[in-house]
Amino acid sequence: MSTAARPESFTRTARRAQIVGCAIEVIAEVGYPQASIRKIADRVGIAMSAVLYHFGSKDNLVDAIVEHMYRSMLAIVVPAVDAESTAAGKLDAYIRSTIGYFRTHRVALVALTSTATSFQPGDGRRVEELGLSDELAEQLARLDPLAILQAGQRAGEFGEFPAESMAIALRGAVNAVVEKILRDPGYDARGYGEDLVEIFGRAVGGSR
Amino acid sequence: MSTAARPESFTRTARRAQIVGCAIEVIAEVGYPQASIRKIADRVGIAMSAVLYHFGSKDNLVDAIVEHMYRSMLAIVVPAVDAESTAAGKLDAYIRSTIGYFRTHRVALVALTSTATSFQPGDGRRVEELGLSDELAEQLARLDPLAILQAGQRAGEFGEFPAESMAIALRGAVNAVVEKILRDPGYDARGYGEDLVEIFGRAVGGSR
Amino acid sequence: MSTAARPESFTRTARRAQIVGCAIEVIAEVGYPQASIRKIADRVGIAMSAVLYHFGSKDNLVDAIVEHMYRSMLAIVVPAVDAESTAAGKLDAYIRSTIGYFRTHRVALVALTSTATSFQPGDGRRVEELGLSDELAEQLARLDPLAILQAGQRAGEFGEFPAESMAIALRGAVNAVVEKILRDPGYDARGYGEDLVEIFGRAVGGSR
Amino acid sequence: MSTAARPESFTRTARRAQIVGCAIEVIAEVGYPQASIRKIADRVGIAMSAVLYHFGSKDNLVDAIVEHMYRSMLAIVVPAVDAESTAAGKLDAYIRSTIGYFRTHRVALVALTSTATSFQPGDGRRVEELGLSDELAEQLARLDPLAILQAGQRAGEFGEFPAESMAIALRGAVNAVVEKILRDPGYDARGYGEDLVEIFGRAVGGSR
DNA sequence: GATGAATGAGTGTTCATTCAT
DNA sequence: CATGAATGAACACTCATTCAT
Repeated sequence: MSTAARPESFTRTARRAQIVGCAIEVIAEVGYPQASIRKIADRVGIAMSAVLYHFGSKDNLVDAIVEHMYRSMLAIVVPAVDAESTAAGKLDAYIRSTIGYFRTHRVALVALTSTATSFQPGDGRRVEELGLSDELAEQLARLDPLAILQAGQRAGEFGEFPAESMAIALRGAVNAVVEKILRDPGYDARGYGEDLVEIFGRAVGGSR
Repeated sequence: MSTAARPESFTRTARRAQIVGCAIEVIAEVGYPQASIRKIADRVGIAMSAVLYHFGSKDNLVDAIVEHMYRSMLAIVVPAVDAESTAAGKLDAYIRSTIGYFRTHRVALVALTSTATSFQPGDGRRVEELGLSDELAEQLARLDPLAILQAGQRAGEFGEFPAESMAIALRGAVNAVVEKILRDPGYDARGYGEDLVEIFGRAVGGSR
Repeated sequence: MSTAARPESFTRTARRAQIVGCAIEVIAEVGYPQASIRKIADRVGIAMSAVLYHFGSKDNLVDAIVEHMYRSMLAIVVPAVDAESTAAGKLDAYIRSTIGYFRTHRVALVALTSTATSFQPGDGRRVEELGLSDELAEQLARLDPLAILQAGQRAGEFGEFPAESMAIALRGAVNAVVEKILRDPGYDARGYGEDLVEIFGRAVGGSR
Repeated sequence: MSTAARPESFTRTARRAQIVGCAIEVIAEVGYPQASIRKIADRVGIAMSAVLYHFGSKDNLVDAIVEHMYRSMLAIVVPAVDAESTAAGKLDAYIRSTIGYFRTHRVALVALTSTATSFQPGDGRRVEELGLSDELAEQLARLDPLAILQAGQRAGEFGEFPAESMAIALRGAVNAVVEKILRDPGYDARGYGEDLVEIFGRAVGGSR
């Protein structure tokens, strides 16, 4: 009677996932401000009030969406970085896996971008704090390349450079591909990734 | 006859500029989706319908806003780049003046960011094409560092590297400071600019 | 057969009483219009649909609430009046016991007031007719002081006065304390009751 | 061009008055909770959004309604009371004019009753404080018979009695006629008023 | 005996736009 | 040159009710 996973939970979870998925699609297509609950419900094929039944409010739905997108990104990048043992390996893995995620998740990307810059929550919270449980926030910190750069410098693997600025530049350079991908779906993002590996591999100097 | 060539009286021009200025402020404060014509008109101190009298529609107002912001950026970056004669000088000038513009135009920056990602025009046009006369588009092309990089390579000033990828990475690294500035108004953007000059100066290799 | 005469199991009756009690609390706290079935169910700790399972509709629930409150009032006032043998005694008992009920049932009072003036049943019935079985209506008639006044006049206990108007005035004066109690929980309602006994004792004139 | 009464003001004021009037009718008919802005607008014959254009929110509309009703009551009762010079005269005038107002303003009465007990404003304000400018609140204080009773006692016109309780009882007795009127439109409220004049005339004792 | 899922009607409110003046 | 009035469409959200389980 009280097994860990109650059967009711499945229906609930599936519907929520379905709604989140459709919401991401709709946001990607028409932009967050135009992505009304009604349009999202229409895409799922249920009544608008059913969406609110499951999430209570649009803010909560956005929470779920943001969490979903962060988790899907984490699921790709973190294992890739962890699989490497050297700082240089981790750096390359960070660049390749992040851009890989961007390549394979165009829709989610558009949605996240639009949501992040348009969303204004009812309470005073920032977008970055939405739907971020402590556990999730902790994992997200691992996506910051600054840690990798500093570890590489401490280990003597990398040369000398302003680590913080380098991290910001790196993130900017990596994220810049999003805009390119969105504008030109045929863009060779993988090639850009390899170029970045080369460029930043040299910039951090180091072993060789 | 009277529509095509309007006398462009002084009052008219002044009012339009005043409205655009207030609109930028309002968008920066509450975000584009919440920036209604009424709020903008309230800030100017005129009736809501007066705004539409001057611009015809909200889309046209957005056109004017985007154009205004691009022009103000051009007015700073283009002369700075043109003042230099070498490719290396132009590259440094591009980085420093762009980041300089970001530092001194926080409000416009917030507004542009919010507008760009939230705005969905009535017709099918993209945001990037809004309010861009041919003459303006031509000038904007000069903001792309790709031209500088290629010129430097042709002149033998720079070494060998994938110019297109380098340009994208550079733009991404430069633009990354916006996010930083917006989140932390006290951030040392100028220092970051100098770091970028160093990092990318090395990356393009060359003269040294 | 099974609808008309339900077994009225203990569980059933207890649950209904529990729901009515919670509904009264919720109505008193947030007002009838804001007292949704969901909020009532939340307070009981059961599902919203369980409330409807027990009462069929919100109108029926209101029926039960009104009946409950009338019965609790009858249980106090009727015995007190019946315990007196003279008209003067009954009059005093009516005043004192009614105000006594008001003093000790503030929450029920707020709820009844809010419900009575806000509720608009689906069918055309008036609020006063809700949940009033014939048997209950008959008993409620005994709460009208008019009968006491007329009996007193017939018995020569009271002097001459327009009995109907005096009854209305008396009910109004007694009920007026509700407003006072609700606004100022510390109000000395008992003292007001004694003053009323004095005032109306004189007004009906009579024996002395 | 700048005469005291601008012509625009007239249209505005007339529309607002029209809306308030219709709102009172609708509230009286279906009760405050069911009196939606849409129903009110339908009765006026304008779009729902036009109501909000004039009042901004439902709360503001309620403000205007309550103020309107209080003012119409003041306009009748205050002059009547002021016209008398003795406390006894003022007391009689208070009773007669208040009941007179009730007789001639049945609809407004139902509306006020329903609104007062159902309305829960967005902010924390009480119903009694809605739409009450200081000036209005000051005038409303003059509707409390307590002042008349106390003045009469000080002047030696009235005998001895608990003035506060007598005032509450008097208000209750006067207000009780509302319920009677609403239930039975043919009820002789004027006769009830005369009875009250007699009953309370004796109760305050005094001169004769 | 009770529940979770879902619904459709209805709520107050915001908005860009039109139009007579 | 500018305004106030008005509108209709859209929005997020609440609610009592239904129904299969």
